[in-house]
Amino acid sequence: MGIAARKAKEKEDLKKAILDAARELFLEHGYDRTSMRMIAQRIAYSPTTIYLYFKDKDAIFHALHVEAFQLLGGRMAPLAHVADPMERLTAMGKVYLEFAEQNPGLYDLMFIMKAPVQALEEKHHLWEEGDRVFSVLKATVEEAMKKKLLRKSDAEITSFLIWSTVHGMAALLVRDRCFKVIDEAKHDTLVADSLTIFTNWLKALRP
Amino acid sequence: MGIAARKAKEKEDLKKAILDAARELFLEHGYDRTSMRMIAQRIAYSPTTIYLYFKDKDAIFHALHVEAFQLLGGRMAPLAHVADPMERLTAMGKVYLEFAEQNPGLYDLMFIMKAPVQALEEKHHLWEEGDRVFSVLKATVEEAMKKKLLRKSDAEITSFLIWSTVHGMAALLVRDRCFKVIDEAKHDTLVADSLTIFTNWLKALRP
DNA sequence: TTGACATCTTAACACCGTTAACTACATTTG
DNA sequence: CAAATGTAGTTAACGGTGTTAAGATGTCAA
Repeated sequence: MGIAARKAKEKEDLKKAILDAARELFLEHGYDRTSMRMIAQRIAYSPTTIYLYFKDKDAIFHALHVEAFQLLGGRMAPLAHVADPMERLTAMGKVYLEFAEQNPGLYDLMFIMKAPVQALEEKHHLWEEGDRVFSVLKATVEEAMKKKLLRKSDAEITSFLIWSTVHGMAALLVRDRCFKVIDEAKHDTLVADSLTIFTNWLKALRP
Repeated sequence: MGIAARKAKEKEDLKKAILDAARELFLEHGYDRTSMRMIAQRIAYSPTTIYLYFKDKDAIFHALHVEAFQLLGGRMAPLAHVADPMERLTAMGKVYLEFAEQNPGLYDLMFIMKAPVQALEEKHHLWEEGDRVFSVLKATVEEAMKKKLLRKSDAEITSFLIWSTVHGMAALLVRDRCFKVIDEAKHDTLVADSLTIFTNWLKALRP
């Protein structure tokens, strides 16, 4: 079974090479300016070969989107050890926003662009990657409410509200809407300072 | 001067017709699937004629983006008469989110898409439309803080935080990220309920 | 040895945004 | 009045795009 295994590995390698090329081009030039032909040229294959490994362009970006979620997941994982749910929540916010600031392209792919979620639109109208992250948030919020560290309300809606707040910052940043209206002297610390105010609010609301 | 005036009006009319066609096509099919050729066909002119009225495709969408800001501005204007700055703030949030829910395409154009802000990228790195809306928010926040109706902090950063929160909700909605992780029974009232929780928080934080 | 299969390529289709060159027509100027 | 200028719109083309159909090439099993 050695030969078959080697062939399977070669297939897997090429698939990975396609994703590597696509990722590099995307992070440098963005989605629109990354063409199938450019990806093909970078891996020295014909453009149509890519279609033997991915259904279409959106499928490639969905794969990158899954990859990006694994990266974020890896940064979130250590926070599971933070005992206090309220501290864990603020730490999650910090990690989330640092990820967005350090990887604006990937953040775009995960939470803003339509292409990656349109790829699975037809299959199941389920967004597994996002669901997993949101579940962790929701569990933390529930725990914090149960321990009376956070103002009680519907946990799911409250989680959505918290997610919206950090996503809002990240999205305004990534899509270039905030440095155009905010005093330049504050740019460097804007996101961190906003998050600090927000977490202070949450703590001050302790019932 | 009658003839010149008529000609000027005709030019203005054609410009408007281009924008009308572009708006309709955009709201139905989105930015990518709205081509210059489609716009041209709808107004029964040659595609290249459009370039006599707009520099390029992005310029058209920047014009639509300005238009959209005027629409939102029109809905915000009546709120200037609300005396209590805290009430005004919550009313602004409500109007903002209702606008986003009722006009997801326009909201996208205003606060998410890159094309319209890239259009003026070169000119001045100034975003007049966004700046105006943000200034109103900031003034309200300042007033609320001054009257001790809102927890004191840096007004600009706090304004950014509040904007981020409502923008986050709108963006997750418009880019189809929230109904995929939220219980279906809550879809209808999710945004309104989140906003209610948020405004309750703000009020509870009164110093 | 032959047929089947997997893998990859070439050629093509139907689009895209955008520019250059050209045609009418109106207006102003000599 | 004729010629020059300017205006408004066109056709044709360039160099790209995602994607598909058909063909080539080599590897394996019968």
